[in-house]
This record gives sequence, structure tokens and C-alpha cells, in this order.
Amino acid sequence: MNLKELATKLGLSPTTVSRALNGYPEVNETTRERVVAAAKRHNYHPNTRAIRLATGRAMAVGHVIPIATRHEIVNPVFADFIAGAGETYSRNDYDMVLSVVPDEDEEATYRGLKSKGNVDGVIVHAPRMNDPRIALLREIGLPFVVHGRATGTIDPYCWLDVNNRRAFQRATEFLLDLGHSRIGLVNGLEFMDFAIRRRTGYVDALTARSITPDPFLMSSDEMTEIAGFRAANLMLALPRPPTAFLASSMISGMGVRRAVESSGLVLGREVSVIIHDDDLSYMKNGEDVPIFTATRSSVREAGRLAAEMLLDVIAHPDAGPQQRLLEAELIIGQSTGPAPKG
Amino acid sequence: MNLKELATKLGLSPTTVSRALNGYPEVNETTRERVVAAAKRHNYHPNTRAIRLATGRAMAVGHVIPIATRHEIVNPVFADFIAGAGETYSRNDYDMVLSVVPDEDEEATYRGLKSKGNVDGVIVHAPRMNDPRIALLREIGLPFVVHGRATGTIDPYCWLDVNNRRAFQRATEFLLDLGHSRIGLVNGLEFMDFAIRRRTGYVDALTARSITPDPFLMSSDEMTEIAGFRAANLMLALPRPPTAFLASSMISGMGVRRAVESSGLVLGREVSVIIHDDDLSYMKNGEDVPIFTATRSSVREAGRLAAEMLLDVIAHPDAGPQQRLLEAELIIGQSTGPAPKG
DNA sequence: GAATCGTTTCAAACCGCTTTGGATGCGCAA
DNA sequence: TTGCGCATCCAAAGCGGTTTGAAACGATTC
Repeated sequence: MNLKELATKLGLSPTTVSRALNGYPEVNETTRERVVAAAKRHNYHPNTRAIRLATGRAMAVGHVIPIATRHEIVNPVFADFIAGAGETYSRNDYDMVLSVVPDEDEEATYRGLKSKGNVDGVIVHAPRMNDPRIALLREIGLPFVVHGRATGTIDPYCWLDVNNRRAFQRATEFLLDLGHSRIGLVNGLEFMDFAIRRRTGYVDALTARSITPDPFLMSSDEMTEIAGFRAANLMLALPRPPTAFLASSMISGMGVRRAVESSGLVLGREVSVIIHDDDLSYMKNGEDVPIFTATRSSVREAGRLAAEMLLDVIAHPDAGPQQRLLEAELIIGQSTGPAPKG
Repeated sequence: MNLKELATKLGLSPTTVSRALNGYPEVNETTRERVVAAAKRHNYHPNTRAIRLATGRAMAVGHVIPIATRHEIVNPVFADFIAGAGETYSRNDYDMVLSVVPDEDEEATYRGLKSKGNVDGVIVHAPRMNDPRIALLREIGLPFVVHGRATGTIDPYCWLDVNNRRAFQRATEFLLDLGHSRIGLVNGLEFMDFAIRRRTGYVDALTARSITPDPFLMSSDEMTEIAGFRAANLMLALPRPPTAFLASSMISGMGVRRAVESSGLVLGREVSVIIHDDDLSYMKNGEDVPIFTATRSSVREAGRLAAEMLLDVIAHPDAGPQQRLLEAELIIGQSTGPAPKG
């Protein structure tokens, strides 16, 4: 059942039927009701491909997920971010198209998305320092929103980010207030922008209290359980081991916990741990009482908001770039306590 | 730059240019080379929307991700499955469109996908017992491949699954061989098909050795760290606690480990644990030596294969339904050992 | 030299919708 | 009566490709 057939069946022109269904004013109310009823009765749904060609809009948003050929990690945060963004798209009748490409094809993918007209805009994931994608997207004129920011980029662009610096600064201050002075940082890979900012927050808090950051207490690696375990193990083996840790994710935090416990230490008493909690649905940080003290910010909510921002940018391309900084909560769980006397 | 412009520039008709670029035989080789060169020079990319309308194919595959309104869990396995499937799609110039919808809208979503012509086929995720989606998709004539199977469905359909029953049967036998007789099952939600099959494998292995399954040693819940922790804790508090556990995922396995260790027991000596390892890229089970003994099957590889199967089904709609059963490996790690004398 | 054939090219229809630029008919003011 | 404005509807021209059916032309066959 297509528009023409429906029109013939109604004794109307395709024009009128189209207008009736799309809510244009120049059609008689009685006619509109007839049309709507007939459309429902014959189970008519306009062909998306035709709409897209006729309107010139793709009614779709792209998410490009580069698969690093080196370290083949699929960011576990994607699932929840995508779920959040997807909810927004569904509500607005947009499609979400995911492109999984080897990272060396990423530029070609963006260019293709634009020139072939598959999408009306894209979300940029996991920005790095001086991320080249921002200039690229501006150059080819594809609307975009960055999830995160890219240190080093001067011209303004659209982004939505968590205040990672402030979050880690507060977490560090919290540990300092508890009397900890040797605090291990188990950070993500520090070419990622969020990891840079987190380290800055950590370093700032320390230096504000006249503590010189100890390079041996700062690690940077994938945010996996194993990596967290190894980093914490190394630090615990130091002559003057840390009494507290700051871990960049729930998962690496679990590795830190394993290292702590397998050293025979008790979490929350002998060693304190604060993690960053993305509030992943499959990785809840406890129920009533959080297991880990954490800086928390829902990545799913970030997905929803970033998607809304992008749709807004697509609808109003000439309104200046939007920017939004979300604050993380600092929630107190069972993994922190006063520094042991020593 | 569109086809007509390119044609004029070349002094050819759009017909010939289109044919030249699409490799049709009825065009002179010299002409073809001229056309291809010009297309590259002018950076011509055919408009996807136009191709889709003209050919009647969407060149896209759908993944519908229902968001349960009750338990809002985004399956952590999605990310890797999607990554695997996405690689296949990229290689074949297909788009992957994700629909995130409240689960009560799922049927309407599938019908819409079909009648609006957004996709050429879909992958069905997380099948349950007697899953209604299979009959629905057959009814509306949308090609599909199920990732998993649906116990109770009689008519043949396309699926790709891991042999969950056999995997858990082997794992149970392995524990029995080590002398364990009280083995706790920390299963996923048992309306999910894979969870049913895993329990069957576990029960079969026990009964084959004349051990009556103890209902207190069988739990079923979300596959989260917390749920694994709680289930294991309950079992460890029994008058006759288990000496071994079978956990349905790496994540719930980490909860089990925490319960074991917080009971002051040593993993791999006093209590053995086997998990199912989906080989998630952000959740590696150790490096050289696996942390957990595990039944392992890469969900990312499953994604690749399922996508290939779907593209094949789309290309050859009349070839009978394909089915493929993957076997999980049983890999030995540090979390299992002989049952303690007692 | 005419008929036939294969190669190469093109004009035009088509995919299913939106949208522009009229038409039509009616009521009402001039 | 004429003219104008308004409400309602329609024919036709896009959107940018693919594909059908036919034309043009040189080569081959009789």
C-alpha cells in the first residue's frame, strides 16, 4: 500500500493525502479525518526511503565506533551511552546508525556519511587531545556533538561533558580530608581527554595541599580489571605504599579491590578506594549502600542529553555551538575511611 | 556532485555513467575507465537515499534493543556483539541501525521497520522461551537471524547459538572430577533461553553421577556483580555450603569471588569457581593464565558470524533456514582445584 | 549491396514521496 | 455584475539514482 494507491482508493490526489497525513493546514478537516481513517484501516505507512529522498533529510544520526587495530577494546561505556541516545532518537523518529570501522578508516567513514547522505549528523565518541575529527567535521559541514571535549581545540564546537577535573579534585580532597596523603591514581589512557582532566583534578588537589605528586603513584592504562589489578599491585609493593586509590572506572576499581584484598588488606579500613561510577546498568555500585565511594555521573543520561543536543543542532544549524558541563555527584560508600595511623 | 552533473561533464548519459560505475558489461572498457577516473576526480559518491529508493533495498540491517521497563539492564554483551556484527556490515556496505525501544513497543517497531522499509533484515537478541518475535517476523516477512535459540518454537528458523547446555555440562563434569559434589549454580534469569540450557547442562551432569540437584544450590538472577555476590553469599551460609560455583558470566563471577573472599576462603583452593567467559574485550579473563577457569566463546565472533548469516539470508531468501551451533572451549585457570578433604 | 548481429549508447520511465504553482468554486464587498 | 479573497484541491515537477527498451553504428554474413 503506497500513497498513490491510497489516494485512488479515496478519490483524492496524492498531494492532498500527503498533506492530510502530515498536518498541513490547507486541507479540509473532514477530508483529513477520512484520510487518516483510511490510512489506519489500510495500514498505510509512508516509505521511509522515499521520504528521505524527497525531503533531502536522512532522518538518521550516525555514531562512528573506531575499532583500534592495536588495542581492540570496545568501550564498555558505549552500551549505556547508546541506550540513552537511542531512547531520544526513537522518541523523535530518528534512526541511529552505527558504523564500526578500523580506526584508520575513520576519516573516510565521516566523509562517506556526509557525501552519501546517510545521516544528518553524528556524535563523536571518546575525544582525544587535539582530536582531528572536530576540524574534519567542521570542514565537511556535518553537524556533530562531541561526547567529552578535546583539549587543544580552540574554535568553539558542540559538546557535552562531565566535569572530570572537578570530580577527581573533589574525590582527592575527600581522601586528603580523611588523612590520606599517599593516594594512588589508577587512570585511563592519558591520550584520552577525560583521563587528562582527571589527572589534572587529582594533581591540583594535591598541590593545593602542598603535596608533590609522586610519579610512582600515577598510572595510566586501559580501564580493565586486569590493568587496575596490576597497577594497584605495583603501587602496593612500593616501599611507601599508598593508603588510598582513585580508580577511573568501576571495572578497574574491581581490579584495585582484588589487589588490595589479595595483599591481605581490608578495603575501607586499611586502604580506601574511590572510583568513577558511570552508573552502568549492568554494573551497579551496590544497592542501598554503595560498595565504592564514587564520583558518579550517568553515562546513559549523557547519551540522552547528547542526542537531544544533536537533534537540536540539526534542526537549527545556525544557532551557535551548544555546550554543557555536567557535574558528577560524590557519593559515599563502604570503600573509604580514615587513613590508618602510621 | 550528482550523477547527472557528472554525466554532462563527461558528455555521456546518466545511464552509461551509472552502468560504468556499477560494473555492468554493456559499456566500453575505455569509457568505463574515463568514467571511473572522473568520478574519483570529482569526488562523486552516489546518494544513498536515491539508490535505496531506486533499488527498493534498504542496504541496512536492524537490531532492536528492547529496554525493559521493569529491570532496566542494558546487556553488557551487546557492545561486543554489535562490534562484531558491525565489522561485517561495514565490509559489505550495509548500515546497522539500532532501535532502542521500550519492550512493549517491540512488536510495533518490527512492523514499522518492515512496512516503512527501513531495513532488509534484523537480528533478534536475547531470545526467551517461546519467543513471540519469531512467529511475528515470519508473519510480516522480515528476514531475521536469532542470536541464540527459543526453546518451544517448532518451525525451523535461522539461528546462531553457543552450545550452552554442553558447555555447562562439561564444566560441571570437570568440577565433579575434581571431587566437588556440592556445586552452586549462579545462573542468569531463567526465562532467557541460554540460562535454561545452562541449567539443563548442569542438572544433566549431576544426575548422570547420581547426584540429586539441590534447589538451594541453584539461583537465577540478573548477571550483575551484586547479584552474583548475594547468591554466592546465601549459598555459603548454608549448613552444608558448596565447595564450587558455576557462574553465568564474568561479571557475576566477580561477585561470587568477592563473596568467597569476604568469607575468608581462598579461591582455587577452598572454593572453586568456573564462569562463562564471553571474551569481552574490556573484561579479559587474565592474560597468560586465565584468572577464572571458564567456558569460553567469543560473543564478538558470534556477532560477526550472525551478521554474515543474515546478509546471506537477505541475498538468498529462498534457501532454507540456516543454523549454526558453536562449541565453547573449556579453559583452565586459577580458580579451580581439587575439592578440599572434608 | 542488403540483411543480420553484437557492441555501445541513450531517452525515458520508474521508485514513492514532497512541494510548487496553479486551478476551482464559493462567499462577500464594491 | 464584477472582482477579490479564501478555502480546498490537484497536476506536475522535482529528489537522484536504476533499469527497460530502443537507437546508432560498424562488422560480419549471405
